[in-house]
Amino acid sequence: MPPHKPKSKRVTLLDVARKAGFSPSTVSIVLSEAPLSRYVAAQTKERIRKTAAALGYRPDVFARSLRSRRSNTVGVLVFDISDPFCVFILQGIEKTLHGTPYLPILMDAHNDQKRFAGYLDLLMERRVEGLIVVANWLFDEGELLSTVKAEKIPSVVVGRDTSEKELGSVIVDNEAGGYEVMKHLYELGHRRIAVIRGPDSLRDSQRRWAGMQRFAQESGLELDPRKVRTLPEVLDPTSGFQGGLQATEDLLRTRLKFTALAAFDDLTALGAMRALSAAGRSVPQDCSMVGFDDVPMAGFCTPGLTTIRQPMEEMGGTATKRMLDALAASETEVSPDLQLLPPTLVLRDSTAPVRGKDA
Amino acid sequence: MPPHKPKSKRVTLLDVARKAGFSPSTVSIVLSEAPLSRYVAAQTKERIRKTAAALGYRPDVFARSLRSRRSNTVGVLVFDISDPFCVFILQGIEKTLHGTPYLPILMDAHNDQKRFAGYLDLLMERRVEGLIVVANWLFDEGELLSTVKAEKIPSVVVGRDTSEKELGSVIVDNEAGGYEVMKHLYELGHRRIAVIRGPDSLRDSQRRWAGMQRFAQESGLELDPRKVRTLPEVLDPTSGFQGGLQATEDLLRTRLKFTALAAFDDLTALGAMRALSAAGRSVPQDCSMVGFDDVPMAGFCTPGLTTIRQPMEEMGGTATKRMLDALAASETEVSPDLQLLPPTLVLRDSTAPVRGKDA
DNA sequence: TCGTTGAGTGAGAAGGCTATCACAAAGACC
DNA sequence: GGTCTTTGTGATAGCCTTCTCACTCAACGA
Repeated sequence: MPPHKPKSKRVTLLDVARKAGFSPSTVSIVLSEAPLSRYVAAQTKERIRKTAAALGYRPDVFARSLRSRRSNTVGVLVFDISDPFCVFILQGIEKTLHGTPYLPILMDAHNDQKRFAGYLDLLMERRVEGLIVVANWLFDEGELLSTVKAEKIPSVVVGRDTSEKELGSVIVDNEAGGYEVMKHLYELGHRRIAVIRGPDSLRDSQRRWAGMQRFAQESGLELDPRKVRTLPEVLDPTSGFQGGLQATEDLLRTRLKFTALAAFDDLTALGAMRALSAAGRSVPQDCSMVGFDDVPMAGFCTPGLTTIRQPMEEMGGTATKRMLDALAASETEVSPDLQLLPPTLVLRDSTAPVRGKDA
Repeated sequence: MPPHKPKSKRVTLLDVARKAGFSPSTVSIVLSEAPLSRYVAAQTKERIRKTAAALGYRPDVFARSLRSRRSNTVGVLVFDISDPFCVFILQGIEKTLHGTPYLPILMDAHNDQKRFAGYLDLLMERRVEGLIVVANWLFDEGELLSTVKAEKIPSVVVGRDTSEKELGSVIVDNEAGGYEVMKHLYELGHRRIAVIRGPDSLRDSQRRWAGMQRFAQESGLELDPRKVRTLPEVLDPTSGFQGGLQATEDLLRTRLKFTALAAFDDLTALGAMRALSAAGRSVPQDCSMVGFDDVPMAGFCTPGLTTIRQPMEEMGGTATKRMLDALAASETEVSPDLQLLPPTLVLRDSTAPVRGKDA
């Protein structure tokens, strides 16, 4: 090391100002591209930027935030990051935020109300300017979303219908998805279709079922209530699989015939497939299977699971855009509308035309 | 609203000081529990804390960070968050950080070197005090980790052996894992075992293979080189599945007999299972299958996949602890040791005793 | 009596940035 | 020639904390 002072202090804006021969004000205006920089001569800007680069100047985010009262961060509060469903939503958020001045601060509530509340608090303490909540169905949010609403910052929820709480939200069109499931199975010739619904209390579950019923009505298909099961209201992460497994075992025990099974979601479908396999029935030869969500697993299991794809990345992106818009308009909240995104049917190998005497 | 001034300014430390009748210095000392607070009279502390609570005082993180030169944040830089492998590591990190004054700032590089570099820069700009890199095998990190090393903050890598780069890292004991795979299959009576190795350039792959060979040598098992395949060096997220699928098709084409297959990781195993199924061979009746990692999918596919579990949450936790220790000792780096955590064999339904004439 | 020590508190100065206002010069307009 | 607007730059005042030093008072030993 040369006999420099070993202090190695950071370069400050003042250093740049001195070196470039302008005042700190001008330098600040130029480097932060404030509105006033319109008036700054082009060559001044040039010179300032060059010396800044030469000195390796990096603004101090804390000083900046302290003075400007803006954190340039948004909070992302996830119910449970281990839900594969969440990950793509996060990617959508991240991609949309990339390029904006906002940095996401991600917190995972681990399906725990207390933790959720604590992290919400923490994010507010860090002065996030906006908030995105990524919900999944396993989580009983209780009054938590009301506390979100109470914070006076633009907030939006992805993955759960929260219109009744006056919070903006973005979800898939579950009703359309349910309709598609039935339509697909019907078109393959299936008429004896079993259904495993989601927990009753869940809006998603109600809408999907409504879509299925609508198709049934329109097409004259009859959905035998004895072949409809409902997942219990448990809230542990693997409950979908377990629930699907047990519901299917239950269905098999009734000895009622069904040539296709529509599951609440992919995990439920995987549980159902396990049960069918244990009973010696193969998919899709003996029973077609449709899931919902299109989590990565759906593509990697054998047979590949035909399912209804939620446009997760797009959902995350859309929610983020709505929040950014509110932020840009310096509004204090996102409009409390429910936004529905269309699902798509993804064909894989778990569904096939009905055969045998049912054909 | 009562006719208050509508300014609704934040409560500052000064407000608390005035209300409590002490100087800002004293209030600061008490509320931030600085070393000097030892000397402050108990009842003074009490009084200050009470008025702070009464006023609803919350310290301004930016002012605090500006003055104290500490951000109370650590960066978490993930190669690809959609890798299911990462998620539990993240949970381990999060759990370990919870309760400390450090907030994680998570960034996802999307398997993109440029993005990685950009985010690293961003994190440094945000003045994170420590850094945890969560690696996966799909990512060619190039010189990136050297740039991490160049930042003078405690950094640690999870999921990749980086001891040669003089960076601390925490990984699973791949050699032991490979050994376990062979041992398990051997004990089930398998003697004709096919192997799908990971990409050659990958350390993990070399170690696992070394473990397998060691067991083979110790037990006298012969590993036929014609039944060993190597995944190509491709770097796209689903390459494991595709690679497993193709390697297995290739193996089947040779018509060489094998009663068990050891896959590089779970995704590879799932691809292999797809290929076996397409060829009319069922798992585990016709061929046992072992994966590596124990990603959630391994438990939900049918048959459930027997695999070697990486203690992912523990890996994240251990790495975080090492970083926290360095931080606590105000060191500028984590000791560049490679730390190996033991894997465990998870028994599911994809392996079974060998049968038929091979028994 | 004079330092000396320790407990307890306060004054004042940063820390690096930006917002606001003020100022200066130059052209435009009446 | 005076006023107004536009363009371009600088001075100053904080933003809210924490840190350093200094001060007071009491007790204590020499």
